[in-house]
Amino acid sequence: MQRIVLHVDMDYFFAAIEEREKPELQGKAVVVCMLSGRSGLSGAVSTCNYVARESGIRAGMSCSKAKKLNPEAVFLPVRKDFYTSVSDRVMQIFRSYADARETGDAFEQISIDEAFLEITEKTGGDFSLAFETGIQIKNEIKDKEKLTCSVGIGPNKLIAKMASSVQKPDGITVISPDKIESFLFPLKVSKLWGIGNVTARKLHEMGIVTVKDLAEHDIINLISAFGKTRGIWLKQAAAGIDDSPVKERGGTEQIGRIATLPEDTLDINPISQLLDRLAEDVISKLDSRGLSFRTVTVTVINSKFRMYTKSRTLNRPAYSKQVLLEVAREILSELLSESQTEFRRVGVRIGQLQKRMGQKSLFDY
DNA sequence: TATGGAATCATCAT
DNA sequence: TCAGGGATGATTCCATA
Repeated sequence: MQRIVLHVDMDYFFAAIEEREKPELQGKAVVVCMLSGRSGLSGAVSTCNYVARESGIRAGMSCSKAKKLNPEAVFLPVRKDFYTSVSDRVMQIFRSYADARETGDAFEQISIDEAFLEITEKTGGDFSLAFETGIQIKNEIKDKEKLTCSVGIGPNKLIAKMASSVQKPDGITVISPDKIESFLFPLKVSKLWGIGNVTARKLHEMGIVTVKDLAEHDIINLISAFGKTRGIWLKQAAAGIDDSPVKERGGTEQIGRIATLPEDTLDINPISQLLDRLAEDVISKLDSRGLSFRTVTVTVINSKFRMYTKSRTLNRPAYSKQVLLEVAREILSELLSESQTEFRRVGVRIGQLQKRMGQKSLFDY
C-alpha cells in the first residue's frame, strides 16, 4: 500500500498563543523574545506573528534589530511552561488522528509545535482521504484551541515536512509521489529539510545550487566532501527518498540549561551562582520525569563568542542536585584555569538519562 | 592495533 | 552584522585489551 505521512506545524505558535490570550494584540506586530537579562532588549527573537514578518522580522535575529525594523512592535518575553501546556493538548488532538498500529509507532512529536502522523492505514493509501484528514485536524484545532496550523502530506516524512511549509499560515499541501520531482528539483538546496547554512554554503562552493543539481551530483564526490553518512543522505534526500519511520520520542536524551552572565567575568562566584540556578532547573526537569543521569557537560562561551565544553561520565547513575553541582563545579574550575578570556555565558547539561531503578540505598533494606 | 565508550565539535532551527 | 537557548548526531580522542 502507498505510504502516507502527515506533518502538522502550528502557525507562529508562541506569538499566536499570546494573541489568543491578549485580544488587545490583534492586528499588531507581536514579537516573542528570549532575553538575556543584560540590558533592555539583549536577546533573540523566538517567534513573531505575520504582521511582524511584514517588516522583515524573523526568528533568530537579535531583538534590538527587530526593534529597529519595527519600533511599533509589541515585544513579549517567552512563557515556555505555558506554551508547553497548550502544546500538550494540541498534541493529544494530533495523536488521535494517527493510525492505531499494532507494530511500530504512528505518532512522533518533533518539537513543541510540530508532529508527524503515520496515516497510511486510516487512508488506505488514498491521498484525497489524507487531504480530508488534514482538514479535520485543522478544524478541530481551530474549534478547541482557537489556533491555526499548516499541514503537509506526502509519501514520507521528508516530503510531508517540506510540504507543510508551502502554504502558511493555515494551509494544507499534498505532494503525491508523481509530484515529488516537480516540487523538489527547482528548490534551492537550503530549502531541503536538514540542510542549514553551513551545508548550503559548502554545496554552493561545489557548484550545487538547486536540489536538481544535488540529485544529479556524483555520490562519490558528495561522500568525499561530507562523509559517508551525510553524503548518502544528501543524495537520497534530493531525490525525495526517505525511509525513516515515524517514531515515538520518549522525551529527550539530554536535558540542559544555558544562560548569560550579568556581565563578562572570570570570577568563580557569580559563575557558580548562575550554575547553581541552572542545575536547579535541570534537576527539576529530571525529577518530573523520574530519571537519573550519568554524564555532565559544562559549556562556556567567552566574550569573543568562542565556545568550550567539557564533560564527565559517572561510574553509576545519579539524580541529586548535589552530585550534579559537585561535578559541574569541578569541570568549571578546569575551564576557568584554562581560560584567559572572560566568560559571557555558561551552561550545564546532563545526559545518558535512564529510569531511576535499582538504586536502592541502605535504607531500603 | 582494533574497538567501544567518552569528549568535543558542528549543525539545525527557532 | 549581532550574538538566546536547546538538542542531536557525527567526528575525534583515548583507554583497554
